[in-house]
Amino acid sequence: MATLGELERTVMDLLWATPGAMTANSLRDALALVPAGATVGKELAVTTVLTVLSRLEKKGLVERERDTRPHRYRAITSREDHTAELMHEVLVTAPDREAVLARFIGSVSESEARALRKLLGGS
Amino acid sequence: MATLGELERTVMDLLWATPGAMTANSLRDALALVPAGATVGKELAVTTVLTVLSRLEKKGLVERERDTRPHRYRAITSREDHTAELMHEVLVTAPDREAVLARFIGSVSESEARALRKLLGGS
DNA sequence: ACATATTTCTACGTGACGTAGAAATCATCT
DNA sequence: AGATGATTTCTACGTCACGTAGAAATATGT
Repeated sequence: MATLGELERTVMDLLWATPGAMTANSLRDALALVPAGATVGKELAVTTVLTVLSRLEKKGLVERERDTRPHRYRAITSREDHTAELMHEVLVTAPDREAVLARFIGSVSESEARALRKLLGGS
Repeated sequence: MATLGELERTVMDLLWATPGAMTANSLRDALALVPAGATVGKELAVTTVLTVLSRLEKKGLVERERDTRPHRYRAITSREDHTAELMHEVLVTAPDREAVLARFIGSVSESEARALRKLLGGS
């Protein structure tokens, strides 16, 4: 299971929130502006960002364009796909998946339950 | 998020699979018999098991009876509850939960989808 | 009170992650 | 082509979680 650290997570959040790709430098700048509550917010060295990006690449979450010179990085999957994938990974760790789903359903909001009904369609 | 290590996870699996409570010694014995594929399978020191149990207690996954002498340990929540809780924790990390659920639905098996429809009922 | 069982304290090795300097590589300008 | 600055890779260190367990403290039985 690809568990992310604090900074790795913040970087992914920025990449997911960005339509195109980003360079390490633009990421460094964006990281410095991360709103309160985060441990980041300070000026990191670019090499730090690059190290994290390499690790995210190794984890299969990020890809980079190696041909352009300041390499440009982008998230491989959307945040939604990634989250759904993680949820599924968690689900299959239990032998009785249906029992898990039963509990899970009880934890979602009414509007989400409504959305689920729609998604599951009739029949 | 309560992320578990290899041994912690194995201990929880044993506790979840056991109706009553277990002592550190019975757990040590059970751990020695864990089937192939696991890194365990060997004879651990009881203190090792006790350390892990303490950590699991601190994480809120396990409780112990301190009055009986060989303390007896039991899982606080069922495996299903725990798993569902984790799934929910993952879900709420994304801003657009409904989009995540849409992807998630696409990843479950047909029988699970059927079960979900039933659980969500009409209305 | 003494021997034994049980629990708590303390500690070390390993690996992940945040962090970044040093070294290597690449792009450019004269 | 050589110097200069930007970019990337290599190497490294501190910290923390976890697996692991001995030493020390505590409780139990006779």
